Amino acid sequence: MDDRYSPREVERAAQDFWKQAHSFEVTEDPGRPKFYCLSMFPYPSGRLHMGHVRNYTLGDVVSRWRRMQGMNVLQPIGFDAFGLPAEGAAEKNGVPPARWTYDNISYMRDQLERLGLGYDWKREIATCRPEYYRWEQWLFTRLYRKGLAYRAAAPVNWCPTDATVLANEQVVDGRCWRCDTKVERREIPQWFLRITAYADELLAGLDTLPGWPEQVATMQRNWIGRSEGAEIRFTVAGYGSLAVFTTRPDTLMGATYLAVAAEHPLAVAAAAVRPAVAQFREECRVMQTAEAAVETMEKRGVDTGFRATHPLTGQTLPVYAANFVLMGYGEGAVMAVPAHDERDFAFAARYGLPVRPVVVPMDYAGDPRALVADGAYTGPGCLVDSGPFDGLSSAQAKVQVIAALEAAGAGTRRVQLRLRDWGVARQRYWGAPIPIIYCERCGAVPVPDADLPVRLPEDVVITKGASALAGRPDFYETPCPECGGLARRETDTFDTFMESSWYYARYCSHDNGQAMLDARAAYWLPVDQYIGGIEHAILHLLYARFFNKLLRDEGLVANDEPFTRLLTQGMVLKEGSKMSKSKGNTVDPEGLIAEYGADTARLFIMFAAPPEQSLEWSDEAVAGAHRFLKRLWALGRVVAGRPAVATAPTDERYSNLRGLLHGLLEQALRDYERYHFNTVVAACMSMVNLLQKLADEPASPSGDPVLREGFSIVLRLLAPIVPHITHVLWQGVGLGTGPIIDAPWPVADAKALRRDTVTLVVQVNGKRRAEIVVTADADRAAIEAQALRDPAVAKHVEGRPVAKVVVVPGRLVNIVVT
RNA sequence: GCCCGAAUGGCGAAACAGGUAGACGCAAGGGACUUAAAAUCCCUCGGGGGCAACCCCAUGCCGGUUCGAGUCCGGCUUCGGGCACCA
Repeated sequence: MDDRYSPREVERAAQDFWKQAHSFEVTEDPGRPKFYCLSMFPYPSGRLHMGHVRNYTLGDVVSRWRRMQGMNVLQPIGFDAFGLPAEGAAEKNGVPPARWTYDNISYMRDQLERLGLGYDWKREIATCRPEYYRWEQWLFTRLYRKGLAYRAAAPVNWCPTDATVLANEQVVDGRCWRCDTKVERREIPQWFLRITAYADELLAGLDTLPGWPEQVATMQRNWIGRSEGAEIRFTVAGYGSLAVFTTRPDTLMGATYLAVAAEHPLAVAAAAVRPAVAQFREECRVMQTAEAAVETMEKRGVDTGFRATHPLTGQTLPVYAANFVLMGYGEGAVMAVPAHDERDFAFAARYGLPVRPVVVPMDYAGDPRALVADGAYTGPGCLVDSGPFDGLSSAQAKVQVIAALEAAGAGTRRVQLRLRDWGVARQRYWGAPIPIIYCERCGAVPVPDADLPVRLPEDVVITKGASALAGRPDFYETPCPECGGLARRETDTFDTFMESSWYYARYCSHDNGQAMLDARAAYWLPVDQYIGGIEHAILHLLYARFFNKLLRDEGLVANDEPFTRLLTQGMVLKEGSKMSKSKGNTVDPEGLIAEYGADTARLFIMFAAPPEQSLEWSDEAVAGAHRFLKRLWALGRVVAGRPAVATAPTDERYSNLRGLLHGLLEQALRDYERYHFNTVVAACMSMVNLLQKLADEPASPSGDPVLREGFSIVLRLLAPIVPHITHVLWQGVGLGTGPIIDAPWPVADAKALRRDTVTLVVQVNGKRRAEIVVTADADRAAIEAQALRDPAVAKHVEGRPVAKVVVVPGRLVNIVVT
């Protein structure tokens, strides 16, 4: 052991040891409890950022901790290698996306290794490799045959100048980011996966995941948005039947107009005879697909001239075409009840349409008109001005209105989802090819297993945003697998969420060239702990849960849910905002490791905040973390110089000190269980502070065993967090026969924790007035008496009558006086 | 616009299950060591009053529940995440 702590040498020594011993390569071992710890794999953007460092340190800490507890731990890593930035980089630099991606992967792999992360590198996955995506293609052909994959028209953002589809990210203020042209909405045929068929199961499954943060489950529930309501059919003169869906059939009597989407057949029919409607439809083409854009835009509409008949009153209602009604939701048509819906209210105010209140709060006695004078009343209540439904509650009215509609043959009860089927096709080059061949005679034919994978040509030069595949006859010209005639391959590629939806399973069977998954997956799955950013709370995590069910129904996995426990980490901020190149507030992990070493980076990141919270970067605090490691090293040198005697402390001072150490140990063990790693580090710092005082004293047969035991505990508690320095100190001090990664996890000694007396806080009317020391076995009466006897307490009680005394054992006494 | 979170000293935070608010660290100030600096070590450190013992105020804002609220409930404000083609 050197005098000075040299992170460079320490980290090289530890990493060499793990590599030579193949410490993190694992196989299935039915004799030990397994633990599969997974961090969300990175997109290979070029370099790691602090968010990655945080994510992967968290995963590594959990993995190493479970390993020291004796579990068979799998911790794999890979790269989510398909995606838009590769095409952007290619366009800019003229480098093929494949080359750019593979270069980035090798650079980032090296960075991950230098962080000391205990990965089983044998299992590394890059999703852009045909060995990986062939199984995605294979599964897709099966889903197609089952009817779970289908083709339908769906809107995309279209730039008329570049003649390409734009991602939402590429639309800035409604214009193309490249050429500033106003983006249009265009319907094109797309591939979909029928996730809505699994909606009920995805919803129910959330209740089986106690290891997930409640907020994530709530977000997913709201995203699926299962709601019960009614489908109502209105008769429209000169058009036919117009169906709408509503969650508020109780407000049917308050409907004053109907609204349809601009793309609705009724609006198309109206446009043929009414120039104003044609004009409006034309204006609606200039619209984005992003929900946030649609929801915040100005709500506009136009009278189609059609008139609908109210199914229960026979009243005539105008039918508008409106930009806030979307063809993709429900029926593409709504009944508007301005009195009880904010959006309908605003629209009615703008176009001078009547507002008819029909629901008032239960105990409301005033004029219903006054209730909705300034805005809609959206709560439930009691029906008024609703003919036969007057006096019913909203809940009762929903049932009775539906019954009335059914009797009239004009409607029915229905469940509606907010969730839409998953559009998995992208009009892009750098993605997994969709394994479908279009034949004029045979239609859409899935590529036979023997012809898989459909390889993506990697030798392309990207010029503009358009998919390079559509311009490659050598790719798309192919014989039809059914009839042998000339056919054309699908040139769209898969959404990259496809690859990230099943990678967790493939790590288990990474080298199987004959099957997607095998028996090894049954051993490791489900993932015991999944860790990643909160920004993935809905899309990625919902798609992965869906895919797991698809895999299960294909007989490939046995579990219903892929991730038993989920940890959503907060973002890494600097000066209060997210680190980003555009803000120029990034901190490169590389420089940090060069200056202080990986252990300092890991320690700072674990200490600065609990995992779920955002983490504020601080260069000064990083230096502080480094100082702690230097102190730990110096302490280790003292311990190494003391004789390794194993006698129990006889002196009371030393047994008290040992009690304090075991108290901190108990706290640290509890905080590991809670994943409060910041307070684990705090407890370790306190232990080091105590041990340093002992180390400052001369060697003694009574103090040295406490010093040695305490240091051994601190090293093991810190080993998952700062694995390099603890590895070298463990060996240097000679604390065990094997490496620290295989050392037994420490346990608190109950004997050391036992106390003869306890300190209680005494409050008078909830204000802290004194502290008393009582024997550990003192009863309530004795505690009460002693508290009242205390002079500071007596002063505040002052002969006033004691109304009540609250005694919380081991904590406090509260004397309530009047 | 809709859904989900968060807010505690100069700063990052702690407070297990409603029970001493500010552990642990950073910064700052003072001191020791040194020819000097760096490094290291020691002391002070939420605000106000008091010589002191001690007292008052304080967990974004307004209310409520409770013997007792940073923690639970209702209403706001500000900031952040997501909104289906960024990953």
